[in-house]
Amino acid sequence: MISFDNFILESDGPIYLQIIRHIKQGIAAGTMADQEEVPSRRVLSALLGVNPNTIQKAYHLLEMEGILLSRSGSKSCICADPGKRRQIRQELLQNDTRNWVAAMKSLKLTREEALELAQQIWKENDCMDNGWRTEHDKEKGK
Amino acid sequence: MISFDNFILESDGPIYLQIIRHIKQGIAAGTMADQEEVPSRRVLSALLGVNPNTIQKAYHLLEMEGILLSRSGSKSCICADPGKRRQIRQELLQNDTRNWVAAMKSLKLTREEALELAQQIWKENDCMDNGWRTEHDKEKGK
Amino acid sequence: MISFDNFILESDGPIYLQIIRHIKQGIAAGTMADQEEVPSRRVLSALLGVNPNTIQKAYHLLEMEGILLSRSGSKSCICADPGKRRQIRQELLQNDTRNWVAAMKSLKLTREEALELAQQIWKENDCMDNGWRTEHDKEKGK
Amino acid sequence: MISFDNFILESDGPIYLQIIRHIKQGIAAGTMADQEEVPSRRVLSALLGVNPNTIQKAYHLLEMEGILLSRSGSKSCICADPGKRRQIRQELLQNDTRNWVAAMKSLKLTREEALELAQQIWKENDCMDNGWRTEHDKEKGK
DNA sequence: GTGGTCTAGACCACG
DNA sequence: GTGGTCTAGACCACT
Repeated sequence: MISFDNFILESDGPIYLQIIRHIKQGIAAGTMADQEEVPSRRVLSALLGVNPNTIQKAYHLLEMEGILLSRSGSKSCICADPGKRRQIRQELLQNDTRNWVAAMKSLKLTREEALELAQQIWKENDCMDNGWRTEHDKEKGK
Repeated sequence: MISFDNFILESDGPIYLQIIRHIKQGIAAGTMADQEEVPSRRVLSALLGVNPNTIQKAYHLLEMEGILLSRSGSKSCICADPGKRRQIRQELLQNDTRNWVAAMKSLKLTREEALELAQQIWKENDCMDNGWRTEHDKEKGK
Repeated sequence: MISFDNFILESDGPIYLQIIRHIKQGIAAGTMADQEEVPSRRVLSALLGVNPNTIQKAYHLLEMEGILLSRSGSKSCICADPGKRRQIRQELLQNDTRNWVAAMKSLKLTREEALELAQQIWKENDCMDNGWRTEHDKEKGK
Repeated sequence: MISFDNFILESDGPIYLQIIRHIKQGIAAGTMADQEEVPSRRVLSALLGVNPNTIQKAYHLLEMEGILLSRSGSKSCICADPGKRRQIRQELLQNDTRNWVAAMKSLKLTREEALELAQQIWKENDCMDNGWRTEHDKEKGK
């Protein structure tokens, strides 16, 4: 089953778009396999603390894009062959990076400064991950 | 006077937030000097083709943050001492880069792959700028 | 046994109401006799291609109205004495005709125009029936 | 302005379909002129005691059918040239009458019986209208 | 239990 | 004030 463990609701955009984004990221990252089941509307809505209808909207749009397959009464499942998977991945990579580059340029950073900053943040992020994992392990070890 | 030339309305977020973002970017980039006047509500609304109320909302929020100073009867102006300017810049840089790093990591890219991709997009973006500028110059040259 | 041959699922209303309507029409038209057995839940669900629960719901409501009698272990059967039969018939006739008259009046038709239109449609419908029956007979004749 | 005075919410179908039906009837009957304004979402929702969103849905579907024209910030208005008006009228007349004829036939009425019944109900309905009008006139006369 | 739809209320951008 | 969208809760048909 697909994991929504490290999914946290942000406050800036519509919730259903955040859900779509998370699923697309999962597909692009290989975390979500083809033909894999997704949580039902009710389960996911309870998990995220939002309305079932919001999940419904996200799933419906994914179905429109041909990424999800829903049959009434049965569980819905991911529907992403390797080709579509690659396409989604490229789309996400390009968009995010383009936006970041545009932002950095509008702040008048040189390419070197921007890459330097990115490296620094990347390391911080690594530490945070390790920190969390360590914390988490300690807790589990109890 | 502050420039809104290369400001283009995106479709994804609220317009007043896009305007706030643009002004903050201008301050952080040094394009907008301290005590510099901003366009009046009416002028800017005409320039961007949006409703005066939307501009009003953006300016009001900037005022709340202490970034804009409105004196009744007079023009509003930027109110950003070097300290605040640096703070805004850091805030924008950190946020954007953190988001990008998080996105790249969630797509399972290594640091090297991500930086490589960023460089590539950066170059593409350079070309586009040059292309556009050239086109633009030609047109102005007419 | 009661016939569901010329019963076709419409898309506009709840299915269980369509089933109730069909049975009431059968009773009112004299097609379904008193004490006649109705198809079991399983058989009818298979026949109509709908869920047994939906049939169950329709039968249950008919039971509430005293039109159907279910004895556990035995088959359910119609329970409509001549009085009830007349009542159902009147109810259906009145409702449908009242609705039609109201619709025609709201479209500003005179009584003559409405009756004329009704005659015309009636004839068309006759032709269709004959056409279908002929087709059907041919097919059965094979 | 279009009138919703004699519009009463029925309980059987979706509300938004009832609203669509009422507006189409108005157009077909000539009660609602071309380019005439319809009540705003808020006004009509308050009038009918339903949610603005329900009205929104009805209006949106009418817009999809090309019957309504909505401009943001401005009032919406009917958009029905004589051709479309006739088409809507035919559609309503045919559908309603076909349904009624089918219902009468399924109840085993002959054409003569059905038309006789229709005439009778029509007269009752006339009386009711007159009765109501009389009541109403009395009240206004006070 | 599943997916799908209808209604409800709040918010946003706009004239 | 206008129209448009997002989220919320309840109901229906179905496995």
